[in-house]
Amino acid sequence: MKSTRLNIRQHILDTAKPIILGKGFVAVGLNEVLQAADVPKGSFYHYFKSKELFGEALIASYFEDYLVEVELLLKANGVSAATRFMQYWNGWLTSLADKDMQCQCLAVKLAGEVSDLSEAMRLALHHGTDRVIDRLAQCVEEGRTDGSLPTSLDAAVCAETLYEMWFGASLLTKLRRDLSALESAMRSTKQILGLST
Amino acid sequence: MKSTRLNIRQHILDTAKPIILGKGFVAVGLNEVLQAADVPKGSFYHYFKSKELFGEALIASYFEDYLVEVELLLKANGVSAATRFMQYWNGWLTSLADKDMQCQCLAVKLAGEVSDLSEAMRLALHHGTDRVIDRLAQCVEEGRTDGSLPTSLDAAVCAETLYEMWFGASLLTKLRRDLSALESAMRSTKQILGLST
DNA sequence: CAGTTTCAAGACGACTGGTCTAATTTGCGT
DNA sequence: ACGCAAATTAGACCAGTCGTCTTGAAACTG
Repeated sequence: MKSTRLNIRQHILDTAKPIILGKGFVAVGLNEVLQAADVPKGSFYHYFKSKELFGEALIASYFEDYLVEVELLLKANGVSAATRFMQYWNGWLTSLADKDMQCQCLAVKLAGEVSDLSEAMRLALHHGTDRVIDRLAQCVEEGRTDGSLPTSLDAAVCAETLYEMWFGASLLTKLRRDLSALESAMRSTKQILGLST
Repeated sequence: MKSTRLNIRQHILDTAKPIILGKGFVAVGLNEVLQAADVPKGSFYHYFKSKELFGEALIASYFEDYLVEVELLLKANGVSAATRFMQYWNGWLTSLADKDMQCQCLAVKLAGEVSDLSEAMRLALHHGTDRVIDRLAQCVEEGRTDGSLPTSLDAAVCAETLYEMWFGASLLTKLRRDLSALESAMRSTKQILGLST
């Protein structure tokens, strides 16, 4: 049945996500994922052509879900764009705080490891991060229009550099196992946006 | 001879650095490193207790060298602190541009992969990045004193967030294989520091 | 020069990796 | 109910992993 096939495929991806988020891509063997998903080893190549393309699908699937979440936080809803924009960063901070500094973002976890290893996975990460940044830039632009953010900002550059900053801060957080890096990022974010602390 | 022992040990580390910078830590086997270094497998465990402690030493050695370079760029030499500070970021940008977007920083490459894998390596990266950020903060403080940077800046937060931003930008650069992420970071850096473009 | 620590050398073990072929199961049309 | 084609699986496969161990050479020490 076609739906079963897709379900199992998605089930493998869903099971793999937290495992790979914890140990990385290379360090995790197919065995571990398939055992956790309760899918026999021989079946793997029925659903994915290779481990690499499996990784690509994992990243694509992750961003599909993530962009829905982002949309939920950023979409116009009567609240000022600046407030919605800050909800995004607040959510980023609290999500790490809640999960014991274990970042839930596959891009943060895998970018360094995978970008030189697999062109397919690199492009999936490239495309996904671009979409997130674009959505953020759109929100900044809305803020310039509704007056909640300074018009002196360049929406694209602002969104991109803030994303870079939080990306880097998340990695430092993994190194430090405390929130200090993210708290600095939060302070600078507000300052760049011209918002009161 | 003691010096030979240290030389070979260092030779292994020096040989391993570009290999691991390219493929990551887990994906590189000891064989590959030792073959490249022309050191027999059996000798390895004379110099390192395990692959993990070898990785720790690699990171420590990297930062030792890197901090010397940083000191060269940032140390007081008659030029304003702001200029020296910008030399650091310019150097970061051109170093990636020259090496075909292949970042030379072990922290950028390994932070995501290694932080959950090995406590020893995590701490080595933690300590190394802290030292870099501290040195940068010192330069910002000098800029506040010599008048080349706004006194409104908090030196520690400024240095930390800029480092985070460039850290993240370097990862995006690996994903994009172009300089756009770093160029955005450069624009925002100047803006944050209140410097003309 | 004797003796002992230091290092070189690589075979080896126990295991895991991703991949593939061959067999089994499933499901559908008739 | 039956046969055939498709979907699914079991398990072998070999290359490669880290780390150990034994043996030999070299070099420092007394």
